[in-house]
Amino acid sequence: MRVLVVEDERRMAAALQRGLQAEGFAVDLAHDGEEGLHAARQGDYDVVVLDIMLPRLSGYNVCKQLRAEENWVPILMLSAKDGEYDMADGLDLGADDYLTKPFSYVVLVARLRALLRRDAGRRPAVLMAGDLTLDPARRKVERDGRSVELTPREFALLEYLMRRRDEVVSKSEILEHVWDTFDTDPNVVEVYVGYLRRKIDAPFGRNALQTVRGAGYRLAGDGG
Amino acid sequence: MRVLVVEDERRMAAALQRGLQAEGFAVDLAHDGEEGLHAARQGDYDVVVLDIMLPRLSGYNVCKQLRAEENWVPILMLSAKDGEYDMADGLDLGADDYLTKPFSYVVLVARLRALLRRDAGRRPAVLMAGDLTLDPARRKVERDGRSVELTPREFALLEYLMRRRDEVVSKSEILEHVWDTFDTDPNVVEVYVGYLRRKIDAPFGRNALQTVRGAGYRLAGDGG
DNA sequence: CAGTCTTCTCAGCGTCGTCTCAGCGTCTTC
DNA sequence: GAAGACGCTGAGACGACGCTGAGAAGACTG
Repeated sequence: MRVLVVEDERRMAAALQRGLQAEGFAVDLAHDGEEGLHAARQGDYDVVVLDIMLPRLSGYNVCKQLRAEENWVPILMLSAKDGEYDMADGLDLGADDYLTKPFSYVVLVARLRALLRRDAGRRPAVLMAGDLTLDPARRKVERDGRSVELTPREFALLEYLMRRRDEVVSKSEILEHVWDTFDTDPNVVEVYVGYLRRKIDAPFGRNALQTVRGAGYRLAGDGG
Repeated sequence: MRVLVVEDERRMAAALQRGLQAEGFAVDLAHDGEEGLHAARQGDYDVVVLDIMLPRLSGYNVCKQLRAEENWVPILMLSAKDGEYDMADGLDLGADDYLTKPFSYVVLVARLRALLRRDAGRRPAVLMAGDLTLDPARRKVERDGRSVELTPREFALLEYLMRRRDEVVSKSEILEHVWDTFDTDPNVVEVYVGYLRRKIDAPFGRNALQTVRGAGYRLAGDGG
């Protein structure tokens, strides 16, 4: 297992390197943001440990940049600050986990192993179907690079359909997962499918949200 | 997105429910370990939030039990204690993430979304008979790589025949399984077999759907 | 407290799917 | 070879299904 540690404090970096090597990891070091970004792009690491406070380029920006480049290597962020918004920001930027200093090796190693177990990374943060993308963390939907505004219910419906893309999903399944009821008039689903189509299909001349008469709806994986 | 929250402290549970519902999740509550285990087995939740300290059956054991039953629903564990060993133990038992109280909604929601990001990755097998394929989940039928459009009844009939391919299936069996009745005029089966043949056999010059006079029908495993 | 946004219900309408029926061909039996 | 059983098919009636616009009720905002 190859780990990249991006950390500017020499003593901290060296300690991490020693500790992780003792656990059987192969460890590379980078000492500022740009170096870290470069290394992460090159080497295929199984996981990256990324400090937030870095010279030249902050950990935030390294993470953001990597994700923008469709690089889904698992990232564990480290922060000196204990503010919760740091964490939330970090996770929203596409980090997979977050740890505040001071932390113990036991915890760090447990988290690293958990990240590695999760399926060796490469699980895109965003859901995609052709040129249609949905980012659950940021609550953003884009088509053709253009942002699309959705209400909460519309978003939840689209998210559910995209998670099961290419599958035919019945109205009762949709009611159960998106509305949390099962004895509601299924017409509400039809209405919301209509709303979605007017926002994500019609303006683009596409047909991603397909009706399968008598069975339900299917979100075409190729975007229709 | 359906969430099961297993938490015994009433006020905490109610607060979580309100908070998560505000984020658009559908929330069910369980108030002790056994109830939680039961609920997790029944309902198909997208993620489970599991307190460790629970009456009757600890969160540890609920998690352990579920994993032993090959139930891989994503689990986020909550603990009042801040001990590092709790976390390592929890992750080793098969939990997917871990949070210590007190925590903020922002963090909890971010973690939940991170968990949901991973693919649920389930895929029931496609049924095959020669070059004829039927995918129950996607509700797609293909022959020779060309897609074939079927109505719900036609689809159900073909699916039933393909599940029993090479067997001779009587009309009364078909009525019972596809129409869910047994005192209907069997002619309707003949009519629908005719419809199917026009869609999956005739255009391809094949003969997969064979009549066994006096006995029923057989779907040839080699596609006819 | 007015204005906006969101959710949901309802009724109308066009379309599609289902099923019945009657006629006809074919196979089996005597 | 005649008669009846069996299976296939086209036509058409009927109902179910899905879509939509209008609008009411509630939540949120300034």
